[in-house]
Amino acid sequence: MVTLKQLARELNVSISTVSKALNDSEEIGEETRKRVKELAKLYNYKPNKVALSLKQNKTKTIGVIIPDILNYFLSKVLFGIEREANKHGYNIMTCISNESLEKEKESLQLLANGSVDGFILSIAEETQTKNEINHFKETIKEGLPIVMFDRVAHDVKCDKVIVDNFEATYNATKSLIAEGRKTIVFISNIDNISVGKLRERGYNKAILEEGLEPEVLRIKKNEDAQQKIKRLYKKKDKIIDGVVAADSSSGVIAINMARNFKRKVPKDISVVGFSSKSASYHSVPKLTNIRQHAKKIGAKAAELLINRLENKTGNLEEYSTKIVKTTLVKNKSTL
Amino acid sequence: MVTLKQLARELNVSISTVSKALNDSEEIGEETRKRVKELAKLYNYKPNKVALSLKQNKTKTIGVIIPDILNYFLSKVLFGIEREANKHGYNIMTCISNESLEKEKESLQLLANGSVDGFILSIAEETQTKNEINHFKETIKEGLPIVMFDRVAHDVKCDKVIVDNFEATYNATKSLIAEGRKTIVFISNIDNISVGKLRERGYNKAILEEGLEPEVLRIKKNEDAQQKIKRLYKKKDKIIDGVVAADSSSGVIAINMARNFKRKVPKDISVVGFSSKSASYHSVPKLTNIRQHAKKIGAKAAELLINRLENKTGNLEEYSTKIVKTTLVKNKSTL
DNA sequence: TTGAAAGCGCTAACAA
DNA sequence: TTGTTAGCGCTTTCAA
Repeated sequence: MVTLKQLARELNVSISTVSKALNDSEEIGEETRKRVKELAKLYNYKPNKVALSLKQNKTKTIGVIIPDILNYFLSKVLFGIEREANKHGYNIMTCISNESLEKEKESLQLLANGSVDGFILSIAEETQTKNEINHFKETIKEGLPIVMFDRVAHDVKCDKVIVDNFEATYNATKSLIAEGRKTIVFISNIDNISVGKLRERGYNKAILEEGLEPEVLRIKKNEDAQQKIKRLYKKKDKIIDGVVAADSSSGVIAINMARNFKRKVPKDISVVGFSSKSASYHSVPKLTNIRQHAKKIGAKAAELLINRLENKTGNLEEYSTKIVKTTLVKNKSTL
Repeated sequence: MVTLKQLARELNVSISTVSKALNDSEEIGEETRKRVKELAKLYNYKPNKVALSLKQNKTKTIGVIIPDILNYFLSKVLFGIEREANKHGYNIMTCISNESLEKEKESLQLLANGSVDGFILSIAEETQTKNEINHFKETIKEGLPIVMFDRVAHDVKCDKVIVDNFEATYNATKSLIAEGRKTIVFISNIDNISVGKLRERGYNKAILEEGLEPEVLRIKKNEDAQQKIKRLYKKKDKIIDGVVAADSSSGVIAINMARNFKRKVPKDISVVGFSSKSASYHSVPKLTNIRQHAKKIGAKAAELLINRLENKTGNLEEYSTKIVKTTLVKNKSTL
């Protein structure tokens, strides 16, 4: 990389002249400015980002800590963050906590050494089960703002972007009931994280309000989802006519598996799940899905953080929680 | 963040003493070393990464440019990169080119300002169709090494990690033929990128070798995959008994849609596709899939780059191309 | 054993 | 209009 020094030497002027010329300072004469710019272009000069960061004490970089990059929703949020950040001249450093508290702590520590100006993160599963929040508080105390999304810790003072999980499943369940469904099962492979719990509660409330009986099928990490859902359908004591899935794959599998039992979707059974557009194509008929607007969540999180970093927030002691509402997209897996 | 200067002042020693003490220099006396370290710990001192980068002229950061973060395979490669990079003390800055040449160029330019020590990337679709490679060459000329994976440009001199796409579909098609299948269709929604073309060629070779007739169904970005596959099955002139899918969703849809035509999988029709384990669960029966070992690809790419950055490569003028072999995982969508 | 000083690349206050 | 200088936080050479 060519530096100001090299340009200065070649032009027989001082370093600061070159710097000012390139920054279009009024101080520098027309002629010199032109000469400098030409040489800079010729050598494809780019100001050294590291030197700028050191000088200005900010990196224009956001640390993003994500629990699972293979989760479609989380990836899409990451996409939203990246786009919004770029728009404002920020880059992102991504760490994957892999649902581990230890890795989450490490990542936070590692990047809190001047590498980034702030963090956007969603909390790891282990962190949520152990209910650890000190590492977040420490980071904030060190002067690095955090924005949490989706899986948030309510006891940490920071900006947050969340989804209306409770309302989403409450409404979805209600809509199945409105179709005349009586035996509606809730299927979840995320019952150990905050988001999953909220979704279950929304379902429960809707079911109990109608005097129906709740039934929850929990699928663990290493279990075969197809087998578990198959067994659910096999039970003779009651015939399931509705499924609310807390995650994207359970809904898809529930539809595709129903046909093995000669149960027509949506004639005999309705299915609704949280999923992206593309995952909804994996079932025939396509899954009626609750869309979370992941990209928007990411963009909002980035916006909140950048506003704070650039002091565009009103009161710095005031933290906001933005709720991004889900949308129920009807496909052919419901009536 | 607390700095060496602050520690030095508080301890009434010089900055360099503090620096040396913290770096366990032999020069510094036992006593002083202990005092320094204690205070550093108390204040949770962390060396400023930006200052170190400037001083040492390396950032320990890798720029990763990925065409599409919502692609499961690419996300998984990213995961592999991140893990391997972390293991060696590197962080990653992620840019998403979104399949756009312009964005790819921008990202490369943007990070080639001292932000990163080198790049790992997979080429954007637009870049491949327009066959642009100058921006890569420029970057390399500026002293920033590149490692390409999956979608690579053969005319750029750099390390590469690729998949045996041709052999994978060739073998998969052969295995369907060995099952006795005669009317095997190749379905692809990625026929415009290098990888997709290679896969199609592998299929073609196997089909032609057996004197069968190739048939290719191409699905464009905005087309409804379910509709197109439905129409394929509807054609009366020939009854399809085998599907080789170039991507992960086409295979899943092909299985789930077959049942609409009362065609049993795998009795009447066999399906094989490129997919991850989790996507293979989206069809009943599960999709027999060609696994690409994405995480390994990412790890290998990171390893190649880091070796080069740290001069652990033998000859710096010598570039290697590593082929990561696919594995055919048999599930119940084939005999 | 400790400290002073230079320098990484840049900006900006101040001097000329 | 241009140049000198200091300083961002750190390491390292050289001097004390």
